[in-house]
Order: sequence, then C-alpha cells, then structure tokens
Amino acid sequence: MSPLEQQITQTIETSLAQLFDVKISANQIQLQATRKDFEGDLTLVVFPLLRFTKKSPEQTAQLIGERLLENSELIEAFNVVKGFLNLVISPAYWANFLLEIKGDSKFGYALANSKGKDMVEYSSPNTNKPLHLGHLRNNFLGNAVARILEANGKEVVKVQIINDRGIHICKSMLAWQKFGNEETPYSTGLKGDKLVGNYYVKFDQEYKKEIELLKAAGLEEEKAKKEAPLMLEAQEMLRKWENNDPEVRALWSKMNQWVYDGFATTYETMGVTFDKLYYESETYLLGKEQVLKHETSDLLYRKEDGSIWINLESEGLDSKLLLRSDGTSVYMTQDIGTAIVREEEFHCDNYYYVVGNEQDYHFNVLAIILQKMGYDWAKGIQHLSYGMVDLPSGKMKSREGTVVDADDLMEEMRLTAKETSMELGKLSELTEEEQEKLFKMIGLGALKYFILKVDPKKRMLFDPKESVDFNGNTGPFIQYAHARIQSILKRVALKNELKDVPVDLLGQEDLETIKKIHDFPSILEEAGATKSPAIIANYIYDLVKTFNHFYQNTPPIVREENEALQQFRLLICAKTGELIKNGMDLLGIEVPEQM
RNA sequence: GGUCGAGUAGCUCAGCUGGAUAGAGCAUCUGCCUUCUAAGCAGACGGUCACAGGUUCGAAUCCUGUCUCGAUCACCA
Repeated sequence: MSPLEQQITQTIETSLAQLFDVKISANQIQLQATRKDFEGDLTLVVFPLLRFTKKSPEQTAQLIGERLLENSELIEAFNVVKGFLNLVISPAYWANFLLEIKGDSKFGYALANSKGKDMVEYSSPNTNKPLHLGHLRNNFLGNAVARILEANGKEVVKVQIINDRGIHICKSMLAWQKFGNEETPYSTGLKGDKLVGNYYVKFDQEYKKEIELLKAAGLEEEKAKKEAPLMLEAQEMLRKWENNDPEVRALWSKMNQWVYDGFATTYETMGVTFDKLYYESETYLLGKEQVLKHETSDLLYRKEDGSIWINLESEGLDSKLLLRSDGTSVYMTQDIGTAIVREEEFHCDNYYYVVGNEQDYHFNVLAIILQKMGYDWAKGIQHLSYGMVDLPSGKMKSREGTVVDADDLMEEMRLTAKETSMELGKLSELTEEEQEKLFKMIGLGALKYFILKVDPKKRMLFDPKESVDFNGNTGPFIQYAHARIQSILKRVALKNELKDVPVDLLGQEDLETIKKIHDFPSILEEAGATKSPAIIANYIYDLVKTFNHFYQNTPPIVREENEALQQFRLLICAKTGELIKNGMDLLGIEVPEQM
C-alpha cells in the first residue's frame, strides 16, 4: 500500500469513528484505484460498511465523502456511484509528490539495509549440449528475480549448479572418442558446447542403429536397448570416471572446458552472471552421509536389498528412494547434500530454485525431507517453478532437432532488429558501431521482454516469427519510448531549481502520468513478494502507454513558453524515462538513449 | 488411477486477497505526420471468462463436481 493510500485509509478510519462511533480496522476498508470511466483517483467500496452505518449505500457514501472532505486536505472532491465513493486527490498533492522524488534517481527502491539474504539458483545446465530456448526463460527469470529481490533491499547470491557428470556426459564423450577424429573447437571453428552437443546427437544416432541391428537379430526392444554395445561402453566409461581413471578424467576435463567456454559466450550475450558455481562432480557424493546419519531414526527405512527409503505418506506423498541398493545416491540425495552445504556456506533466509515445473514434486519432497531431518532453514526453500516454452510446431525435443538453440535465436533476433531498423530508415546519425550495438540491444530486449512479460508459472507459446514484433506490448516499444524521452531532454535542459508549479495549468494527461509513476514502489514490492518479473513488465508497458498519451496530447514541451510548466513537464519526462530505465534494468533489459 | 498446474476476444496475454460496463497488443477496418522520433496516437469491430451447480448485496476471481490440455508419481538427472 502506498503512503497515500495509507494516509487516506487512516482518514477514513477517523471519519467513520466520528460519524458512526465505530472502530473499523484498516483491513476492512476497501480502497482501490478508481476505474477509468469514473472521475476520481481512489475509490472506497462502502458495501462492507453498511452493517455498521445502517444506511443505504448511497447515503453512507455521501456522508463519508462529506466528512472526508472536511478531514483531509488531500481530498479535493468526491462523487458517489451506487456503493462506490470516488475520491479526487488534489492536483497539488501529485505535483508535490513529483517534486519530492525529483532528486531520487532510485525512486521506489528499498534502501539496502539488512532485510535479509536470499539465494537464487538458476540456469543449471548439463554439459553435454548447448543452451536452448528453455534455458533462456530460466536464465532471464532467474536473473530478473535476483535483481528484483535486490531492489527490494535483499542481499542476493546468484548461483548455478552445473551438471557436469553422469551417463549423458559420457555419451558425448564416447561418441567423440569413437567418431570425432580428434576434432576440437579450434580445428572446426565451432563453439565448444555446439561441438560437444553434436556428439551427443551422434551417440543417439549410432545407438539407435545398434538397437535396430539387435532387433533384426531377434532381440526384444527393451533388451536391445540395454545390451547395445555403445550403451554398455558408456556405462563402463561412467564407472571409470567414478574410479578416477586418468584417461577418462582427462577427456572429461577437456570436453567440459570446451563447453564452459561456449557457455561463457552465451551467458555474456544473455547478460547473465553468477556469484558462485557449484559442480555436480564435486557435490554428488554429499548427501549420502546425511542420509546415513538418519538411518537409525524412524524417518528412514532400509529395504532387504539394502536401498534406503523415506516414507512420506504422512505428508500425503509416497515413499522416496534416497540411496540405491549399491549404496550410490540419487538426484534427491545430491540435492539434500548441496542444500546443506549452501546453508553452511551462506546462511540465507530463502533459497530460490528456478527450475521448470516438471520438477514441482521433486522440490516439494526436498523441502519436506530436509525439514523432517530437523533443518529449520529448509522452510526457506522455494521452488520458483515456471512453465515450459512451447513452439507452434509442438514440444521441443532435443533428439528430434526441434530445439531452438539459444545462440541462434539471439542472433536471429539481432538480425531482425537490424532489418526492421534499416527499413524504417532511422539511425542515420549513429556510427556503424553504435548501430550494431543498438541492434543487439533491441533484438535481445525484444526476446527478454517477450518471455518475461508472461506469468512465469504459465506455459507459454513462443512463435519465433511473431516474437519479433516491434509494436504493442514489446521490448522495442518501450525502448523506443525511452529514446524519445531522451531526445526531448536533450533539447531542453531540466534545471535544478523548479519555480512554483502552476498546478492550475496541469492537465489530465500530466496527472495521469504522475499517478502511474506514483504506483511504482508498490509494484516493485509486489513483484518482490511474488517473484514475478511479469508484474514489472506489464507495469512498464502501462507506464509507457500513459506517457505516450501524455506526449501526444500536450503541446510540444520544447516550445512551451510558460517556463514553470515547461520545466514541470520536463520533469515528468525525466522521471518517466528514469523509471523505464530502472524498471527494464530489473528485467535485465538495456534501454537506448537514441534509436 | 493419485497429485499439481492451466483453460479469459480469431491469436498472444493481463485482470484472480470477491466489487462498477471483463482489459491490452496482434490481426481486420477508419482517422491523424507544415506541431518534441508515425517503431506513435485516437477510434471501430471482436467475450456464454471451458461447463454445471453452490456461497452473497455482488463471482472471471471463493467452494463442489464435470470436461479438455500439460506436468508428475523411475534404483534417470
């Protein structure tokens, strides 16, 4: 709730006490923004108050309205529509508000005082293939959430866990060994992650061939899958890896390094960073100890074959395996281990895991197990679940080659931005270098915004063709608005001293824009509470639309003769521009000075 | 089958702690560049908020049931 709303709520409380001699708590006072079609800024819904007032909705509203007018200088007028009391806030309030935040370049941001520490885990790639569209949503979300939490005053640690070991890694290693002819990223000119990814695909192709051969020889499919020589070899390689076989480890290190180099480039293009990296190869043995520690408790039980399970039926879930019969750990066990290590290392209040919603169950179970083990901090574990990204052609399947590669997509976006800009024939004042930089900014901005404006938990449809839309609720639309604002500010300087604001001269458009600016802190707070960048995105779009309306419907600011009015409108521009920049920054999107 | 999530305009999405006539953009039409960048603005068209009940002054929003779609329930990660 904004300070204004708080203040009005309080006045309403007082007025109600005076009028009806009742004490009504603040949460029973329903104050909301007035709908566009009615006159006013804030609306009090009086229906819930009728049982105290014992009068008709209209009478009640009328009485309260009159009293509010007397009690508050903020309220300039009111009107009653059915059970709705619309309050008009005095223009002077809005004008003063804008002047107050004039020098506050981080308006709305919580002061970075100790409001706790949070960890955000995101990206978490496998090192056997390049990043794809799904990772883009993951990374953009994770990065944006981290920024939003920071803006809300949290200290944030950004981490990723790199899944650098396992059978899938061995598959690409094996394929390279067998069919690679000593190819390297340098010899082929391919990005390392792409090269390794190709061999992962290659493995699958050759593996399928073997299965077909075995089936032709009379084996059943299931059996063929298990007995195909390539699969056996891959499994053997994994065993060697676990036994620290020098040759396998060397190959593993070499190929993983290629992948890391490739990822580094991709992350840089994405504009995403991390504070700390965890490697699965270093953490995968961690949870075992923890599990064994609890073996004797009632929590866990051991089956005859030696595997260890946890019974979660009391939580409405089933039993979950924690250690295999051969004593090795599973995914869940590893996550238990890593969670504990993180807590020991960072002591965060919250641990956010940005992971797709196909793992809802997993994280639910993880938090429960840790809490049952007696770790109180595990209450802070939260799965920031997001929906899959679908393509018009259907689901992405890496084996069928229907994945959209992250690098390719970002490059495509850049090119489209370039084409469109060229067609429009702008940019002539920019050097070639500046132009190239701008195309990147626009292309990537379009992509990020397109993904982030959708509610994270919802599944979304990504149409590569339509995503590059430069109209409507899109990144470029917002970037363009920012550039126009900068262009005005370049023509006329905003002076430090503002003369008395001619409140009487301010139009509806001026006030609407200020009101929108006024909303920002509560939007940021809400986004922080819900961990949803979409709230920010839709707010900025709203702000830009309001601003455009203002821009189109007020006389040219640069030629405004009344200096006080001109300066005030410049301030509106400047603040809007600042907010667009700050807001987009929360989403990890750059905004140009000129385009 | 159990569990979780989703279903709002032709399409992509907002709105969901119950409030007024359900909002944007795209697409389709109509206006507006001698006026701060037309990547813009103004307007028209477009809805049984999946369906059926219930709760109440009031339901897209809450409850119950049904349907459809997705995910998940691995000694995979």
